[in-house]
Amino acid sequence: MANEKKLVEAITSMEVDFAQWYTDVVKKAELITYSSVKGCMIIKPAGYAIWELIQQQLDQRFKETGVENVYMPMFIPESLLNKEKDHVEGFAPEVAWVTHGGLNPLQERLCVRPTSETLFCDFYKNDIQSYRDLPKVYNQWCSVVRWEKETRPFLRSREFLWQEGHTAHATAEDAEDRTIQMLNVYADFCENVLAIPVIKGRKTEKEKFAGAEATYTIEALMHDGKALQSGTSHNFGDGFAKAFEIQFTDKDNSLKHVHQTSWGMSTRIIGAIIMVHGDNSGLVLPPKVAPVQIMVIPIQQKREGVLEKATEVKNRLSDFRVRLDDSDKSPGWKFSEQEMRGIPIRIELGPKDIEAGKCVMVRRDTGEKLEVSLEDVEVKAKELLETIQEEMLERAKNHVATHTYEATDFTEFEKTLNEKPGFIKALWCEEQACEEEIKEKTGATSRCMPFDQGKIEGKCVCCGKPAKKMVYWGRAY
RNA sequence: CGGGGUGUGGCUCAGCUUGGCUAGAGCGCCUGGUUUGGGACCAGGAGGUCGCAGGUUCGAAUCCUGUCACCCCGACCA
Repeated sequence: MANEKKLVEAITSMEVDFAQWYTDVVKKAELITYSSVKGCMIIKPAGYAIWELIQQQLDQRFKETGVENVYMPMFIPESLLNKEKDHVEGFAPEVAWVTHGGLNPLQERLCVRPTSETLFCDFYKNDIQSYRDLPKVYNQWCSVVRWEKETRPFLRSREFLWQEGHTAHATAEDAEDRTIQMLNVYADFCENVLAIPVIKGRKTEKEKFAGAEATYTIEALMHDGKALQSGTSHNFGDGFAKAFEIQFTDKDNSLKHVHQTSWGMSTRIIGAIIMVHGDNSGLVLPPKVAPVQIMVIPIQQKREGVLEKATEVKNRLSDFRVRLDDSDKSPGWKFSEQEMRGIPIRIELGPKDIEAGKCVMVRRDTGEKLEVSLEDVEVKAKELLETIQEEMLERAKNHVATHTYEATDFTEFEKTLNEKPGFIKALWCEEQACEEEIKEKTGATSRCMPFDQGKIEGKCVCCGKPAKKMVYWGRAY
């Protein structure tokens, strides 16, 4: 019991040490455990089930836009990786290499994919001949490997799960449209499924993807005021097509290069769910991605009729992801456990309730307790899950709104950043030198140039020259 | 890759400064019983070559060297 109390105390220290709170929640909610390979994590059932719900709902949204799923090999020959200059420079420092097949050295070493642009390009090169073959709108669900030095569960691991979409189009306009379309899919998914509001915008030249013409991003704000890049969508123009010679014959009988895009979202988003919604008692899951939405907890379960009634309630809620905790643990233990795991609703049912023909429904997000007639449990549970989903988004939106600041000069910028962690909206001259100076002096990076730029009237927050862009800045994960 | 910290049964840790009996505690686990509205209790039981490799010593969890892993803070990335 002593150590359980200690853990609860550790979690209570959320405000004191957010990083420690995060790792405590991840472990205590049994989302992952560490493996014997540095930086690689074992995703346990409670964690993987969240990912499966993310996959299902994201995949459905993809398919509504015409996406088809494929699977590419996990190995990339070195010569293939090297074909696009910017791309290889961006990824080379962190790729893992396979040098042997069995006991024999390979003639050409193979890299374990850090991302699959080059594989898709090599494939498209032969698969696309005519404008009739376009567009190609493919996606794959897989894991990729990046040999990171510092790692954290979900936020940065050496192997992580994600999806990567790779498309090829006949025109630059089609590619740009697809890039923006997928960014919107991500933003919609984050808000309506994960209850995480995001800022949509474009990355600066400095922050964009290696090999991309333009990178668009959705940026979310964590509880501690740090930003998290939560999904990206890249427009490659015809850069990769030229490097890989992906050409097609157009309607006018001329040979043209395709225009490509790629877009991805990873298990990192689970880190965002934890850091946006979690509280002192642990994880708080939005109902739409909660592997268990309702936990029925019987009180005095050995009393005649209690378990039967609890089972009956559970069965009546079979439209939802519902479980009955009939273990031998005490009710208090079960309550804490349910809270730690972020289960949105718990239903308490004991002899007193049964006698009165009711049960107690408790919201994980607010702790609010409601007495509900047993006849109404299905209707009330449905309503309550919807309410929780909506109000979690509202609270998160409110957090972003109250943690987004503006700064017009450097002193104000620095002061705000240090005193009030969050997004800072500030004007910028579009010179990389200023962006670098800000990063060097404050640790803040440009998160994105939001689509909604408003009127640009004023001076660069760094150098004071006339500004060209409005930028969201912040410290980031 | 720099700075700091930690490695002792499944988990959290004590012991290390000043080397010395059979390496401890709580939790968890197993058996039986009593309990149950915010992390219940009693009785009995199983479980550890002290991260790994060298070295010093009559003797190392403890001292020295190396190495690996994990955590935190910075620089790079999803």
